[in-house]
Amino acid sequence: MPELPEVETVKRGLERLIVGKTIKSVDYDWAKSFPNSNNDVQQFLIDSKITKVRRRAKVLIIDLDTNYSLVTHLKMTGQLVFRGDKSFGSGHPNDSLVGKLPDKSTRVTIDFTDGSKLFFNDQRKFGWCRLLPTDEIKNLPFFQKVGPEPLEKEFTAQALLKRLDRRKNSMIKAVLLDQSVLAGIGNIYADEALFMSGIHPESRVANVPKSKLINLHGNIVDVLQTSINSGGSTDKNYIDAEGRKGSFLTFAKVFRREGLPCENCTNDIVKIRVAGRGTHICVKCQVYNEH
DNA sequence: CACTTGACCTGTCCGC
DNA sequence: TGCGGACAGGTCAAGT
Repeated sequence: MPELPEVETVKRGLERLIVGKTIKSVDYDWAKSFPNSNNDVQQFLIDSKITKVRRRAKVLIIDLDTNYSLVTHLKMTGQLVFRGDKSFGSGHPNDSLVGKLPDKSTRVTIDFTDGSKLFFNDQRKFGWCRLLPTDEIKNLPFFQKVGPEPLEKEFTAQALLKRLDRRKNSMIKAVLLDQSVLAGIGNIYADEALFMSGIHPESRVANVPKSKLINLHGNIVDVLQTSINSGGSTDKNYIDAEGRKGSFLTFAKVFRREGLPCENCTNDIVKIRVAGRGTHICVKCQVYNEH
């Protein structure tokens, strides 16, 4: 579920909602979701104060004043939902996908000293949340290899071309999904950016004209920014820190639009399978580049 | 090494 | 209605 725009939306919400709060207790029911020792939890989490919320790629980092951090990945179905003491237990915002919390999918509950709570829910249990020394985060294998942030200014068209060059024999969609090439793109925004650029997802990188790759760079930045502006994409599970859905999919041109007419040419959007993932394309507008 | 495929889980939807 | 199978937005490990 959550790709860069969704995690960024959650991050901005939590930044407003939990920075400065003190953790009173934590409750977790599934070892894989929160694989820390009780000793570490007691020593570095309980009674700690939240100093900062950050995002890198699709990973959300909550820094504590103990020089430890809660590092979380929402994977496919994870949610981080905040409830103030007034809303807790008494329902939810009008457009929320979740009701009373904790619910069946709640894996971790954090109680703050002011009575508010943060819930980590994850239906499919792929996600995780772990307590780590803040300065060790950068040593995690994922952070060692992860590529540039597409919304930072060092992500130029030249930078993208250079990173794509290492993977010139792969299908372009597989490369966009590879977090070591570029951080934060997932299935939704790969499909959208390739459609916007007129590139067939099965094209090998080496066969796509340079001019199209330069367009692709701009379209990646545009689609991610547009999605952040609409609070991300809610397909099935995604909600932000206050339980709200995102509205980007109302602007999507191909994702989940199979059988509907392409807005450019009126041909039906079709769904195929690329790199093991459901992939949405317009076969007329997206050229399969082969020299 | 570059690249692709299967595994991790639960829930839902679709066809018989 | 019931049941089996395919599929779902991400990442690793293990395979070719």
